[in-house]
Amino acid sequence: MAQNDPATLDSVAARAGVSRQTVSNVLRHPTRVADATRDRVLDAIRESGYRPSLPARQLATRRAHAIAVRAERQQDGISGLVLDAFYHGLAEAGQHNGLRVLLYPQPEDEAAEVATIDELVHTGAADAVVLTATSADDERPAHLRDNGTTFCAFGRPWGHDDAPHDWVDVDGAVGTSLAVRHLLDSGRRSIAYLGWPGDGAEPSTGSDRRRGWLEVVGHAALGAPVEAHSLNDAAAAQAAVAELLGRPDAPDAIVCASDTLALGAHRAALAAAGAGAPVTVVGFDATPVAAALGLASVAQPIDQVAHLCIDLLTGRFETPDRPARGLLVPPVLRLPS
Amino acid sequence: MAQNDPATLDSVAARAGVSRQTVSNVLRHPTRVADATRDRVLDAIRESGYRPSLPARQLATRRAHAIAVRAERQQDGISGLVLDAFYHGLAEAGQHNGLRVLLYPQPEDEAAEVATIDELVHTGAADAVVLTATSADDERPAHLRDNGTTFCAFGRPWGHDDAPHDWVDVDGAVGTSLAVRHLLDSGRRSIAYLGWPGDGAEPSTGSDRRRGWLEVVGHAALGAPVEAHSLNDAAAAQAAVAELLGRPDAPDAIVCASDTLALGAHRAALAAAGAGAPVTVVGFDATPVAAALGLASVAQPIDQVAHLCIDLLTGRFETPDRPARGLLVPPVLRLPS
DNA sequence: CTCAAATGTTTGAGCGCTCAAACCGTAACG
DNA sequence: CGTTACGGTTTGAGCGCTCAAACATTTGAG
Repeated sequence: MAQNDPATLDSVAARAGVSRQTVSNVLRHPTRVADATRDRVLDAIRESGYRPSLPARQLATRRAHAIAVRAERQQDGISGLVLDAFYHGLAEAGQHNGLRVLLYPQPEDEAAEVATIDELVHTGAADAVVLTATSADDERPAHLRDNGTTFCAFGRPWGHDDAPHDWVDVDGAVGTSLAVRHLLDSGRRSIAYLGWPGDGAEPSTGSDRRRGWLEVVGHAALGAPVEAHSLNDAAAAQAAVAELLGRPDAPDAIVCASDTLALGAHRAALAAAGAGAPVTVVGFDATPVAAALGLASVAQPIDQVAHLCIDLLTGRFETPDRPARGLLVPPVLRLPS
Repeated sequence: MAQNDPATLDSVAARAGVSRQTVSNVLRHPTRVADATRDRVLDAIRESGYRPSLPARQLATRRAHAIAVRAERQQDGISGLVLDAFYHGLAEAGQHNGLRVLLYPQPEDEAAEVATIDELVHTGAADAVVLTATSADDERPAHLRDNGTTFCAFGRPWGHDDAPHDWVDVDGAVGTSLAVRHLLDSGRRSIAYLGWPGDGAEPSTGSDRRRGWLEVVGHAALGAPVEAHSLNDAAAAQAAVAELLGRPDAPDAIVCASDTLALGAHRAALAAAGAGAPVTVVGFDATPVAAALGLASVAQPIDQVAHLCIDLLTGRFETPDRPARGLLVPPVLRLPS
C-alpha cells in the first residue's frame, strides 16, 4: 500500500498523470476538477496511502487549524468532571471542523497565561483560544482583545456586558429555577438556597444561580426566602446547613450552587434526619457524586457548550469582523435514577 | 516593538547584519556562534519581537514536537478527576521538553482509535501518543507497534509481560497494602476487601489491588480473609457491603478498589452503624469524594506518571532503538484531613 | 468562421525554516 | 612561507503545500 517514502502531492500527481495543483484541488476544491480526473486522482491517493502534510499546509496557509485550551491545574474538586467533558466536546467538535485541540498547562497567573497564549498564537501553533473559568475580574479577555487574539470564552463576561468578545455560558438562573420548580412540584413548601459567599452582590456565577432560585421562590410566595452561604467545601457546607436546619424556619428542601455544597447539605440533612421531616437536596453540575448520593442535580450541557464555542470560533475565522456574540444555553435538571 | 509583518529568520538576520543560518544557530546551537555575534543577534530578535514559526520548523525537521492523548468520552464517573490531573501533568512536562499536547476525541472503538492515531502521526500533527486506560485485551499497543508508532502507555501491559513497549503505571498492590497497614496500625483486626468482579483471576488493575490487600492481610494472620465484589457503582457496592456486614464474620474495616466502591461501602457502613462497631472504609484514587466523606484513600501520583511518560517518550525520540522500559511508581495513602 | 467566455489544468513563486556543504579568514605546524 | 586545521559564517537546496496567474481546451454566441 504505502510506499517507502511517504507519498506527497507530487508523487501522487505523477502517479495519476496530473499536476501537483490538481491533486491539491481534488482535496480542497473538488468542484474545480473534472469528474474523470478526480476519480483518477482519488485512486492514486488511495493506492499510495497519501496523507497531506499538516505542517506544509500550515506554512502555506498561515493557519494552524488548531485551538488551544488550558489544562487546569489540580482542581478544587468535585466538578473536575465537567472539564473532562468539555475537553472531549472540544476535541470532537474540533475534529468535525478540521480543528485540533492543543492543551497548555495553566500558568502561574493571568499575565503569564496571556503570554503563553500569545506564544502559541504567534508561533503558529494555534489560531485561537478557548478561555475557561472566566470571572468578573478576569484580565485575560481584555488583554487578548488588545493582542488581536481570536478567542471564545466559556463563561459570561461578568460585569462587562459590553465586552466585545464571543462567549458561551450556561444559564445558571434557569438551572436553579428548574430545581425549585421540581421541588415545588414534589410538594416541598420551604425551599432554601445554599450558595457561596458574596452571592448577592456582584454579577457572578453564584449570584446568577441564586437569582434563579429567588425568582421562583419569591413568585410562589411561600414566606421569607431562607438562605445560607459557605465556601465550596463539603465540611463548611455541612456546618452551614446544620445551623440552617436548627432554625425555627428550617426548610424542607435546599437548592445548592454546586454538588460540593450539596454533598455537605446532604450530610447535614442526614444527621438531622431524626428531628423533623426529611430535607431534599438538589445539587449543581450533576457530577457522579450527586448521582451516587441519589440527589437531583442541575446538569450543564457541556458538550453543547463546547460545540458552540467551536461554532463561534469557526464563524469568526470566516468573518473576522462580525460583531461579538454571546450564547446562553439552558441546563437541565437531572433526577436521580 | 513588533513590525508590521511578523519577523522571520531573514528579517532578523538583515537587522543583525548576519545570515539567516546564523540566527537559526543562535537559537538552536548557541555554541556554534561567536559571543559578540550572538549578542547582536539576540538584540535583533528582541527588538523585532521575532517568534520562530513552528510549522516551518516542523516542515523542515519532519518533527511535530507534539504528542497526542485521548480526550475521554463521558466518564463513568468519580475518577474523572484523575484524567484532568494527567492532562495537566502532560502539558506541563511537555512544555519543559518542547512538546505540545494534542487532544483527540475518543473514537468508537479501538480500531478506530488506532486509525485516528495513525492519521495524527502521518499527517505530522503528532510524533507520538500516550495511551490511557489500557486493559488486558487492549488491541491498541500491538497495532501501534506494528505501525511503527511511538507511544507510551499509562497502564501496564496486563498479561503481556513481554510487550515491548514503554509504559508507566501505579503500583496498585503497594497502594492497598499501605491501606491495610494503616488500618492495622489503627487497631483494626478484620480487614475486608471490596473489589470488582473477576478480581481474582486474570492480571488486571483489580487483581493487582486485591493482591496488595491479600498479602498483608494474609501475613498478619487474622483469620480467613473476607472479601466482596461489585460493579463500579455506588449502589451495587452498598448492597454488597450491606450483605458483608450482616455476616457473622463481618469486618471492622474495608479496603476498596475505587472511591466509587468506597462511597457505597461508606453508606452501607453508616446504615449498619447502629449494630456493632463502626467500620472504617478506605478508598482508591483519592478523589474529592473520598475527601468529602472523610475517608482515607490511596492517591496515585498522577503528575509523576505524566512526567515519566514524557521522559520515556523524549528518551525514545533520541534513541529510537533502546529497549522498551516499564516504570512502576508507588502511590501514597492520603488520610482525611 | 471568428472571437470571447467558460471550464479545466499547469506553472511559478513563496510560506519560514533546517540541513549539508562550501566558504573564509586566522592560527598552528612543519 | 606553504600547508593543514579549525572556529565561525554563508550559501544552496529543499521540506510539502497553496496561492495567483498563466495556459490550454472546449463551447456558444455573433
